[in-house]
Amino acid sequence: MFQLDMKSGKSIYEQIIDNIKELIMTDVLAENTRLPSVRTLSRQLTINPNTVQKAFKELEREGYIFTVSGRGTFVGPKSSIKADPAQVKSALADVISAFKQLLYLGLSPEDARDMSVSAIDALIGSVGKEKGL
Amino acid sequence: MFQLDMKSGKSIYEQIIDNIKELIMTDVLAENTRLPSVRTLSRQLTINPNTVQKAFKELEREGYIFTVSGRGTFVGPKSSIKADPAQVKSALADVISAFKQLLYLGLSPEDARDMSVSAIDALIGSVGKEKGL
Amino acid sequence: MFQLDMKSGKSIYEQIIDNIKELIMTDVLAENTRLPSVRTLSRQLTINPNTVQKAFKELEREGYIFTVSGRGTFVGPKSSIKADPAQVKSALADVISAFKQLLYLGLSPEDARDMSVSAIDALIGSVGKEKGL
Amino acid sequence: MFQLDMKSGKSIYEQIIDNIKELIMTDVLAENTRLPSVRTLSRQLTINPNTVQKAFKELEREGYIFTVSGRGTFVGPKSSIKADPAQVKSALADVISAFKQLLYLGLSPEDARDMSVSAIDALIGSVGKEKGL
DNA sequence: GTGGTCTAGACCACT
DNA sequence: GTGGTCTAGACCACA
Repeated sequence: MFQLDMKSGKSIYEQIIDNIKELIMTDVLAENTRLPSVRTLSRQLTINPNTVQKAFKELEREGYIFTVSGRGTFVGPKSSIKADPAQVKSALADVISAFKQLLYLGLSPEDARDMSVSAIDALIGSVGKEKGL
Repeated sequence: MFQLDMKSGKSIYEQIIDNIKELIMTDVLAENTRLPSVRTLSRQLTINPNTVQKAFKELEREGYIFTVSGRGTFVGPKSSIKADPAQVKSALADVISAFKQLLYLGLSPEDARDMSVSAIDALIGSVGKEKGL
Repeated sequence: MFQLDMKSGKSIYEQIIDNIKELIMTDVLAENTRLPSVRTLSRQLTINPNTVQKAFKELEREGYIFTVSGRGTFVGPKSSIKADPAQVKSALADVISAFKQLLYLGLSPEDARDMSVSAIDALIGSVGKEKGL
Repeated sequence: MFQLDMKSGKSIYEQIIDNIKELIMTDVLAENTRLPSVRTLSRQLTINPNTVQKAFKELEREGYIFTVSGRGTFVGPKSSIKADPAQVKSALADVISAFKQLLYLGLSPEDARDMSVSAIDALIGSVGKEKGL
């Protein structure tokens, strides 16, 4: 399904959430698709089941997936995703905060801007392609 | 000198680092300016001296400031800032990672892009103005 | 694992750094070996965990080890060691500075040179033997 | 007389001691030469007189200089320098310790040895020349 | 006064 | 259990 990067600094828990969000938002995992069980996924990633469980709980809370007791966990409708304005604000603040780091490293504002916009556009382009498949 | 935001998620020492980097990069703190002492700053921010110490050490490692034992801590020449290519790469990855969060919240790629670029341009504009004064 | 020398003049955390570097460079600690936890090592050496933490952080910054939060600290690949030319220059300056101290004590330059080279060769010989085993 | 390097990491106090020892051992300051007064030297170096005083006390304790009350401070006979075997041992240990740092940075033992011996020989050569003048 | 190091003990997120 | 951060208070060398 995906791979973890143990040395990335990000916690495993966040990596699972981000990876699954990405798979859902790019329609690789379509609505109502059944996700691997907590046990199966934890075995695949050779991590503790508790860690997977915690990530699934968070995804459910945010409306990305839903659970049917005894049947499994499924991808929810995109409409149910809770796009809290506060979360949008916070994510945008993170973009700016990361951008500032580029400036602090001594890059000119123009270089930093070009670099960032190019990277964003490359990302959007590739997502577009994936969706087209 | 600046204020801390206790609920920002960022750790205190990271906030100190970012704030001082910003003051240096915008020339509010000029080369050879003496920074407040570890004790003074910790009193102003009502935090523990060790926390300030940690931030100062990291800033010194990255070349923003230098220390003269028994005399104080001073703003270094901008040329000594260590702009490790790995750090640039990492900061750019953080921009992209934060941008992806916007997409995960359900925003269209176009909206997310516009929102981010606008915020970046607003930031660059304001920094430009500050330097111009 | 190793012993500390409380009267050596070197600070405790520097001794930890040097000892672990030595164990890694002589392959006593192989890549991916798990180091003792911060708490375990601090108990063994009867020092404060913060002091071990500080040493580990510095070793991580220099690329000798890497950390997986919640799992432990591990020996990194030797290729990731950051051999900053500035550090080489600084270490060489330290050799010369220590050598000058020998001259200041009244030794003839020839005696000081012989003494130093002999000690270096003895060191290289013993390291070679260890690696050969 | 000499210059201080505020950013060198070495304390001012040690720099004064090492500089004066060097001037004495290379016969730039001959026996019975009068040293600048504490006040004069502290003004020249723009540092606190206490710092110079402390350095002079240490030099006197090690037998490099002697004080005549009301007249000033003078270079002593080289024969009075206290070349404590313990100090020789300690200085040699510092040479080895600094040499090890070269190894820890990933240099081959041979490269590190060559580099160090060359630097030592260069130093001896230049000292020899100075003495010849 | 300054920064540098260390201890003792706490709380947190994550595995 | 693990590492990461923080507080409170101490002692040191140096200026």
